[in-house]
Amino acid sequence: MNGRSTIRLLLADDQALVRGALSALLNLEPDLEVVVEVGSGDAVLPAVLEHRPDVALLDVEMPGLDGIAATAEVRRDAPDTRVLIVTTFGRPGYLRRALQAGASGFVVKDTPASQLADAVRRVHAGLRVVDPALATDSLLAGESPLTARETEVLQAARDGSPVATIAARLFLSEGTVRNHLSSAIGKTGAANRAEAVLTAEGNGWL
Amino acid sequence: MNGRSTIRLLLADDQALVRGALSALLNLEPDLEVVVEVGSGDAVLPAVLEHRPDVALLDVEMPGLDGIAATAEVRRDAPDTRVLIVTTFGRPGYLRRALQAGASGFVVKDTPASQLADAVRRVHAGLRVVDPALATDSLLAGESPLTARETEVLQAARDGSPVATIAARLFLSEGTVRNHLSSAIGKTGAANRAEAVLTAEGNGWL
DNA sequence: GGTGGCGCATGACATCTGTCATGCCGACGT
DNA sequence: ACGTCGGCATGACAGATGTCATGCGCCACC
Repeated sequence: MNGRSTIRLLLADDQALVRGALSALLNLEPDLEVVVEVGSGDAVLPAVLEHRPDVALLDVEMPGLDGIAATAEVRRDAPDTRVLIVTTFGRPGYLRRALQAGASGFVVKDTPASQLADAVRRVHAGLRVVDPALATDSLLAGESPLTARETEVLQAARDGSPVATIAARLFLSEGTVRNHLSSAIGKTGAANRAEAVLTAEGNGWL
Repeated sequence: MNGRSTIRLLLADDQALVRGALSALLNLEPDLEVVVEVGSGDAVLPAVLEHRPDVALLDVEMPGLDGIAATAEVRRDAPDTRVLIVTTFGRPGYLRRALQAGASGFVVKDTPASQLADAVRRVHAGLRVVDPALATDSLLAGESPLTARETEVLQAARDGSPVATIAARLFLSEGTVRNHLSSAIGKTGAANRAEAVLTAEGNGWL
């Protein structure tokens, strides 16, 4: 690619301290070089286009675009840059959505630090890197059983808003909102609106 | 203290990747040295007693003991070790409780990486390090207005359990649980049980 | 061209939630 | 000793929530 055998990296994470620390960690490796750091999802694509890194390390939880959406953008406009997702939460749905968006790898933040550099090298070599434990979880949890509307309604219910507020926000009748919620509660196996939100979040369905 | 002018550090964070990365970052500084890393709150005190670091960097969110409780332990049994809290969430209540527990500093994870080493040095020199923006928030939000029971009941309501479940878990009558919840809802200015949980969490009252 | 899934809506019903008044008890402060 | 506050409880009430049956229109699939 560029400097013969050094792998050029983009690093995206909203927490400056973590970003700087990861940068320090990766720069210790002689064959790796962080060429650009960004702190929001919106900044990823422009930075990729400008610096053309070999591998982009993206956090999922970011302001603006999340890491998954940023992945899709990068794959579309800069297919030479491979994407490695690094995230706090090992939610099954995240993995599936990340891979569908075109990510080459998926690493959770409690894997040992020593393995990160290897993951980067493997991704750069064209291999897939996926946490094995997470992969089985992902298969077990499967795709979201929720329809688009149900997902939307559940999202609007996350902050504890009453039905009336949700209905107004989505321009639906209150009865319809209750129907969607009831259906979502049934599908998640919850007893409750709040529980349904929690299990859906835990599975990465929101 | 030990190696003349090098500051010896303990690093506690449950995410191995972040822990390793912070370690790399801090070890870049010639006057800092990470002598021990742990991944849970319970492991902090034994590690401190064994290695006697000058400064302990603790995350708040950890399995077992959280960073605040670990701080109190360290202050009690190893008063020579100063504590710097490093956390993801800038919740006002966290700051107050951390300082009450005897922490010398409090840094959120989206401060620039370059300032962390300085924070460590200042703490080691006996100074206090506090995010100024967070300090004002903390004053505004003040202490938790919730009574012990109300707090307990709200905690039990976090997962969306219905009143009956909460009552059974705390050995209370359903009516009493509803009273405590109603009171907590009033004090938090929420319209709702779920909202009350969210604002209480946001303020670090749980 | 029928069938099924989804979105939307309404109405009715049972249950859960939040509020309020009231009362009892123990702890604490004056 | 008295008042206040917190914890606990009960009962009653209004309003929010969850469930169900039913109906309509749309679209995709066979």
